[in-house]
Formats: sequence, C-alpha cells, structure tokens
Amino acid sequence: MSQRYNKKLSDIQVYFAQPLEDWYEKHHRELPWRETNDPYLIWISEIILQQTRVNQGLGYYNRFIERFPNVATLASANEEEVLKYWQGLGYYSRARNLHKASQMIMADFNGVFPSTYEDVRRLKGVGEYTAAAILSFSANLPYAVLDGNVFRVLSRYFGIATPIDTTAGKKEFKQLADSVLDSDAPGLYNQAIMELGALQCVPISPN
DNA sequence: ATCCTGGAAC
DNA sequence: GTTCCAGGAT
Repeated sequence: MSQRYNKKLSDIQVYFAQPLEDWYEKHHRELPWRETNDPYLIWISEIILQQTRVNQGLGYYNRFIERFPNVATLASANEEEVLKYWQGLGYYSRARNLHKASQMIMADFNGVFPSTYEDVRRLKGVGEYTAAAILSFSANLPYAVLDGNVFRVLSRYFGIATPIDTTAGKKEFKQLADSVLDSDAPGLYNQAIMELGALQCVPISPN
C-alpha cells in the first residue's frame, strides 16, 4: 500500500510521510470505519468520534449503522428514534445535525453523498476537520486533516512552539499540514498521522 | 474572536 | 467541584 513504483518521491515524503505510513501499517488499530470507502459511514464515525473516545464510540457506531445503514434510512427516520440511538453519548445536537444533514442530502444532492469539499462543508455539523477526513478517507482527495493529534505530531516533529489557540498559530499549522501532506496517498497519510498522535505521540509522557 | 457542549479527568 | 477537551457555530 505504501509502496509506489515509477515515481520519484519528494524529500518530505521520504523522511516524514513514508516512515509514518510504514509505522501505521504495522501498528494501527483495526476499526470498522477504516474498512470502508462509503462516505456516509465515515461521516457517521467522524461525528461520533468528535467528542467521544474510540472505545465508547465503537458500540454506538455499530448500532447506529445497523439501524441506519445509509443516507435514505437516516433521513426517513424520525428524530426521536435517531436520538434514542445517541442516548448516553451527549452532545445531542450532533445527532440532530446528522439527521438534518441526511435530509439535506436527499433534498439537495439527490440522495448521493456530496463529493466536493464545499458541498460537504455545507452539511450541518461538518467543519474543516470532518470534511477533510471524509473526503480523504473515502475518495483519497488531498485535504490535510488538522485535529489535536496532528497539531501535536507536527509541533513536536518540526519543533514548532507556536500555540494553536491563536489565529496566527492555526494559520501556521494549516500551511505546514498542507505542505507535508502525502498527496500520493492522502487517506493513508491522514489516518497515519492521527493514529501516531493517538497511540504514540500522546499529550503526556509520550512513548 | 468568542462561545458552546457535557463527559472525562483532575 | 472545577477544569479540560475538541471540534463546530456564530
């Protein structure tokens, strides 16, 4: 998967992206939403995971997609039932937004999950991070994800002390993230950098 | 730039 | 009981 033939790799790919992706291939957790290219399933998983740990989100994800396996079933359900499947997760506006957005996909996109960044961003509850995740994971489009994990990996690897809770800091990291993105394998690369941040490059006493 | 969520961690 | 988190909305 990370081997690419007949193509010259950039220095940043060789020294940053490749080792990262090799590490990922060897150490990543196997999670159901990583086994699919369906943007709907990836979307559901990303919304659940926004403020929820993987361990807790897993059961909710499995139950949710079993009952609502696609946009149409979610859109035609009533809100109370959608909320029932969310019960215990908190941040219930995420579930309401999912439901509303699924109806918007039916109405405005003929039931087909949108495939451009601009359209995906129009879905309620989908910000820059989630749009980049959905499009890179499902369609391998070159959008760099930028979440807490990525901030941490980049700041440590590149020795950047700029705080991320300022406009300038966010801008700096956004540029860096875009410049080191492996455009040959955006989905794999994005998964890899976040997984490293989650498993190894952790906030306190990193491995 | 500021506010918001609500469980988890402290 | 207070603070923290991690994204999105306004």
